[in-house]
Amino acid sequence: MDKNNIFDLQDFLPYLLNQAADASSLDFQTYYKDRYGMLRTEWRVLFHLGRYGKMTAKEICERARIHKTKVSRSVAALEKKRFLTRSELADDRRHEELNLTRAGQSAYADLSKEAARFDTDLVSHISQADQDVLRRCLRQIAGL
Amino acid sequence: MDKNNIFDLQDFLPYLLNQAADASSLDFQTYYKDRYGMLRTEWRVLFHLGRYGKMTAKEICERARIHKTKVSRSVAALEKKRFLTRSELADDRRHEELNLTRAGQSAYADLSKEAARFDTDLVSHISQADQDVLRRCLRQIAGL
DNA sequence: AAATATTAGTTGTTTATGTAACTAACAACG
DNA sequence: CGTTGTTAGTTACATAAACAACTAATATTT
Repeated sequence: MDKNNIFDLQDFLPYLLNQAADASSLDFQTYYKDRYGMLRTEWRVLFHLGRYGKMTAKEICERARIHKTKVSRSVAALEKKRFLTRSELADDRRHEELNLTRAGQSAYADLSKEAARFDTDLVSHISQADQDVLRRCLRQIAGL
Repeated sequence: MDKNNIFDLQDFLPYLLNQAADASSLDFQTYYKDRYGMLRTEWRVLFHLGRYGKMTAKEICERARIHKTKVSRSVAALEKKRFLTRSELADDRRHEELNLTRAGQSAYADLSKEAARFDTDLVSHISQADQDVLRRCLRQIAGL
């Protein structure tokens, strides 16, 4: 917002954030889509299971802040790709524990390696100090 | 990415950016949706016309980096709401100049005021220095 | 000028998302 | 117990987005 009180779109944080999010996601999105036929939510679910170990759909919803219908569909898709298996818990048959298969683990390993590479590229023109500020601000705004 | 080379999702910039973008857009989205029945692209198109004056759909596509089909449908929706009018240019009848109506200008004025308010709230817990770094980094990543 | 290529914008079709309604399993309360 | 409430997850329907194919106008080529 400049001195004359004219608000500029490029100063509007949600706009900037969305543009940056879109731009930063593009290449990686292409990677997991072309290579594994995965959608964004599927990649996130896979990531959570690979990184944090077996868990239920509910836990993924909470940790990743994804709506349960999206998780449900992603789990179904990942199961169809044979990247994970489900097993009902004996003590409460409403829950089902999700586990990555060998293939799922291998996809996770590949994708997280790629993700790290993309991440490095993204910030390669930004000083370490600025990166720290950036991530801190983003976490604050995201409420993480 | 920690010392053991285990990549964490919360360090992945595209993830952080998307989470922050979603979180930051939510309230404002509700505002223009409830108040004017507008979608995100419609708000952006309206904003461009209000802020930068009359232009063609093509110019909006380029400035806002929105695909022409989305712009086309948004323009149609805004026209239906009587927020803008179109007029073919005499020298090239493929172009049509888009102009906000009185009602469109008034919606723009209200929305940009609200946007400024939301923006202020968003960064209220972030120091001015950090805000500067944040916006600069975001522009860099967005390629703006 | 006729044929071809570009450009601005629209429409149609497929795919993904959001919301609400649903099922099945369990919990709590009378 | 049995009614009511809650929870995990799925399904159905409505809405929005992505992509390709299209129309109409102009530019370019021969």
